[in-house]
Amino acid sequence: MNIIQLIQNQVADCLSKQFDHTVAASDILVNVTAKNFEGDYTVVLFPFVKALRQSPQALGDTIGKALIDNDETFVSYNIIKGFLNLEISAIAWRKELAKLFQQKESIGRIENAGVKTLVEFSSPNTNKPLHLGHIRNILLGWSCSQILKEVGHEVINTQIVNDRGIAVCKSMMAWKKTGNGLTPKEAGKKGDHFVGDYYVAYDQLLNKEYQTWQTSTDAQEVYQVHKKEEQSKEDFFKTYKNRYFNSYSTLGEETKEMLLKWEEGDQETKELWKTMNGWVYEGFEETYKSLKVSFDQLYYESDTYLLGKDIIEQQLTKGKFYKEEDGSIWVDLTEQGLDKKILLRSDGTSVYMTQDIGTAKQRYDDHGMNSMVYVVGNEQDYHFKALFETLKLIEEPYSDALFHLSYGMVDLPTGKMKSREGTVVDADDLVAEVIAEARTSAQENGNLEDIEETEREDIYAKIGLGALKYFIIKVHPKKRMTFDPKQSVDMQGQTGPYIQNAYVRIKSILRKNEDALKANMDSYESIEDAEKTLLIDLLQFPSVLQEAAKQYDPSAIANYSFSLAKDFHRFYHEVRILNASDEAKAFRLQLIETVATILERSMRLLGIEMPSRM
RNA sequence: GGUCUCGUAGCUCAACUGGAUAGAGCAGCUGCCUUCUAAGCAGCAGGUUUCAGGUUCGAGUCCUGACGGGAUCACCA
Repeated sequence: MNIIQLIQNQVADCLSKQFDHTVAASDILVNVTAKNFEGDYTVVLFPFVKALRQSPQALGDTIGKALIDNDETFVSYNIIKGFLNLEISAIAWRKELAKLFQQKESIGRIENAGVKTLVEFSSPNTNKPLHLGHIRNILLGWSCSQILKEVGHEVINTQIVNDRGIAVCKSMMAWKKTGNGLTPKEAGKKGDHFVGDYYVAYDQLLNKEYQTWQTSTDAQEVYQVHKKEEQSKEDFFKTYKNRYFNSYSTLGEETKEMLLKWEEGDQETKELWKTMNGWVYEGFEETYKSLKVSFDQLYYESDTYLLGKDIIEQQLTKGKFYKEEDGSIWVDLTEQGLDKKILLRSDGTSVYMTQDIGTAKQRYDDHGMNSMVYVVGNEQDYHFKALFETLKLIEEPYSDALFHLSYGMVDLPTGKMKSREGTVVDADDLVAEVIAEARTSAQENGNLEDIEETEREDIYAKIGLGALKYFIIKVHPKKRMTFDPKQSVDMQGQTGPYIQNAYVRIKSILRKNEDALKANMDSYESIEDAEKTLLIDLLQFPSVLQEAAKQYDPSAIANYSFSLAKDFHRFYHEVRILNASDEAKAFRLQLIETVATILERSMRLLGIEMPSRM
């Protein structure tokens, strides 16, 4: 039982005994006392004032006295407006610290919640390298997965790899036409970038062809027929490109043929596809490695895009879905406040929805999970609403525990990232950049000169990645965020390195004092505010973790770690440790070691590693 | 236009299920390194929480309506 629960119980008990008023302990609001007020914890009295027809003062007095009489945890109280502020005794603080110190690694952790959760994230297309948007996705997914593990879920990290379709064929086509059999190795390029280059090359080929076509009589005719009034040629052809690709382009024609061939299982096409996707996967793997994330099982669209049809046919006969005259199959979600959604085209081929239903089922057959989290951008909010309702409708066993971790787009200070305008921030470049920045910074500080090269590089990476990851993960997922490259490599203030630095400072002290941890602190009476603040922070960790897990919100952990680090830095300046009295020293060493552990654990939940020095 | 979502300091972000005088960081200005790592600390300045109503002991938070940004409304994914 933690202090807050203790207070809740005592207050409930008192209300029941003194006023014959029954309240669930958990309904009693207990806060950390606001700054500028005397006390450590605060009971909010307003909710009971009316019901008991007592003045806040009288009510507070009754409760305050009862608490002090009953329990040595409380030493004094004061009442301001409807707030009962309680002061906690030194004995109680020491007990709390002893407990915290003893638990350290397991504070707030749940061993086995008996829940198996599958977390899907990253899920890239295989025609270009990962970019900043993927980084936000990956960090959210990874962190979410770590948090769920921490509260006792068995977690499986997965993706749905979008490895087929017209976009993938575009890269293949361009390579076929212009690649001359070149491989990434020969080109000295990372495989995903190599393939991405051909995706870009394809667009250039298409543009050239399009330009030429625009001068043809065909094109003139199209312009005359389809232009909107007063629309200039230039303007018209800008918007017509997609239709050109579908109806006139020979390159487009060829590419679509390739897609058909792929679907028919044409040997040569499949070979090329396998080879090029292989290059991409090698590249992705490297990026994931540099970001320190990993997956347990991948699902490939090429394997799953045909799944789901059977389920849909089956549910059709059960009457859950319905068939239009043209043969297409739909689900009616109007009762759920949504729309009608198509599940199978009239020609019997599948759509996105078909595949997702099939993949979900496949995953259930593979893993028997009871819940799933999809980390996907908020442009797909509607799709996931529809998917979840559909899965509920057909009574899939996991369907009441589905969550779309929907996150906002990442903007640059200059506006949206646009691949056409080349403003997309590449993931690998970004990682390299933040590490370089950390290196420069560290060299200026000159703290690591006595360490050997490989370890030093390891530390630079931890710091650089710490800065980048923290910058992104601190923002609440659902909020659209601005990514300023300058701010992302900042190492001062509310940043990853600031938190790492708190940890490093603690480690540095502990290295000099390991044996003193066992000393006795029982006679330590004069607990300082800075110490209390840290204890209060530490005691909050379990509820922060719970909340983060419940809301699928890593930013809650990020903000908590910062405030813990901040309170530590202040403590560090205000309080001496090495040359304190024996009992104070013992108390403080246990305190900071616990702080270090919680900092390390919190950051680990965000996918950020702690350096031992910096 | 319908639906969803966001709007907090010059900038980037906080604020637990509604709780006290809305907090941090960056940028700007002032101080603090013979003392446990200055990637740090302390201080100054910066706000009508987009606006208007409502609910109540109490609203940045909930409701209604404006205004502004974004997303989405395909037999695309």
